[in-house]
Amino acid sequence: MQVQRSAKGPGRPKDPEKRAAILDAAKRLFPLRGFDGVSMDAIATEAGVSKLTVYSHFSDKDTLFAETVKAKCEEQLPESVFRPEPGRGPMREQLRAIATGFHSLILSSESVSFYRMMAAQGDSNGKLAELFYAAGPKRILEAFEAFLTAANRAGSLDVPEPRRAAGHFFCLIKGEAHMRQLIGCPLCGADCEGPEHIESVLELFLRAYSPRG
Amino acid sequence: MQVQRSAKGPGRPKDPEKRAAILDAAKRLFPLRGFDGVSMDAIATEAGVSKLTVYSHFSDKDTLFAETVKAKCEEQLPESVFRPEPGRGPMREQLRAIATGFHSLILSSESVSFYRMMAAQGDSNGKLAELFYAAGPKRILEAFEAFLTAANRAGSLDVPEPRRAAGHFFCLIKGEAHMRQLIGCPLCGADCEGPEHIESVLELFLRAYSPRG
DNA sequence: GAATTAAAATACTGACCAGTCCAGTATTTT
DNA sequence: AAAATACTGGACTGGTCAGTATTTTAATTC
Repeated sequence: MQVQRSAKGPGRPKDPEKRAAILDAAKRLFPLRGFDGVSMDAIATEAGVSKLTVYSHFSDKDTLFAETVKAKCEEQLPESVFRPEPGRGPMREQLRAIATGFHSLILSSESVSFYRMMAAQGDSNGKLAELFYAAGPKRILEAFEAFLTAANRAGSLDVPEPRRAAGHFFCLIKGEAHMRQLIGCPLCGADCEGPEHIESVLELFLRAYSPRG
Repeated sequence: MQVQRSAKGPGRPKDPEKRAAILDAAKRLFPLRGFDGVSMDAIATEAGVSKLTVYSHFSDKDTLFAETVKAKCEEQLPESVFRPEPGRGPMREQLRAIATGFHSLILSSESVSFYRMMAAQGDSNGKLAELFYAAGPKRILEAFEAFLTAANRAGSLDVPEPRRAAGHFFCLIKGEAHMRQLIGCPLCGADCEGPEHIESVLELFLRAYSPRG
C-alpha cells in the first residue's frame, strides 16, 4: 500500500512515463475490445512494459479500467465544440455549425467505441458511468443550454425550457445512427444520415422554437 | 451434421422441449450478463440439461447466441403497440398514447438489457444487429410512418417526410434516458424523464408538424 | 428384439487469464 | 557504499471456459 510515493523517499522512484504508457495502452485497447476482451498481458505488451510494472502502478484490473475511463473523460472535449455567442449570423447557421460538430463527434469511431465499452460494462459501475456522463454529454448539454438561454433572451428563439430543448436537440442529431453504430448495424447510407438528416432536424427545431410572429 | 433429424429415422428423437428449455435459459442469461459473461455450463444448468445436450442442439456458443437473438427478435413486439388509426380522438391524445407505450417499452429493463448485450457484441455480428434492427426498431418506425402518412393525408398533420419525422419522434421519446440506462448511469429522477418529458416532446412535435393555419 | 440415436453424468483437454513469486538488474536516496 | 525501490523476464498458481470423449441409460424405429 504505497499511499503516496511520488513525494520523496529512498529508492528508485516510479517512472511516470511508464504509467503514462500503460494508461495510453489501456485507453487504446479497452475501447477496442472491451474490459473482458483485453488481458493485462496485452496491456503490458502494448505499453512496452512488464506485467509486474502494470501491477505496481495499478493495483488490479478494475482499478486500471477506472483510471482509464477517468483519464479519457478528463482529456475529453477540447471545450471548443461551440461557444454560446448568439448574434453571429443567422440562427440556422449557428445551429447548423453546432449540429454538424456534434454529429461528427458522436459518430466518430472513437466515440462509438467508448460508448460501446461503457454499455458493455453496463450496470457494474454506476460511478464510472456517472463520471463519464458528467464529463461528456452533460458538459455539452449545459453549454448548449446556455446558448439557448442567451438566444431566448435575445429574442432570436422562443425556448421556454432550455435544458429540455437542448436535450431534444442533441437526441435528434444523434438520431438512429448512433444506436445503429453501437450495435454494429451498418448504416443505411447517405439516406438516413448526413447533411439531409441535419437539415431536417434544423427545420424541425426551428419550426418549434422560432419566435411566433 | 444432422441436417434434418426432425423428420423421421431410427433412434431416439431430440426432445424439442429440451431445445426450448435451452433457448429459454439463453434468452434469460445472455441479456443479463452478455455473451462473455455466460458460460455454456451456466446455460445447461439453468436449462436443467447436461452440457452435452446443449451442444447436441446447438453446435457452438456463437450459434446458440445467434439463435437466441433470432428467437428473441421473433417473439418481439406483440404488434399491438399502436395502430395507425388517425381520427380517433385529438392528435395529441393519439400521439401521447403511442409515446407512452414506446417510452415504457424502450426503458423496460428487459429492453435495456437486450440493447446492452447487442452493443457489447458490437461490430462482431453485423448480420445479427441487422436482424435485430429489422425485427425491432424498424418495424415500429414503419408502423408509425404509416400513421403519419395517414394523418398527413387526413390533414391532421403536416408531415412532408413521414419516415424522417417518425425517426425524430422516437429519438425524442427515447431521450437521454435510454443511453443513460444503457451505460448504467442512474437517471436524474422524475425531472428529466417521465410524463413531463413526454409532454415536452409532444409539444415540440406538434409545434413543428401541425398544419399551419 | 436389434439397431440406432438422445440424453445424462462425469471427466478430460487445451487454452486463456488475473494475480503472484522470484532472481537479477537498474536507479535513486541516505 | 548501503539501503530501498522500480523494472524486467519468466515461471507459476488457481481458476474458468469452450469443446470433446466415454460410459450408461432411455426412447424410438424396423
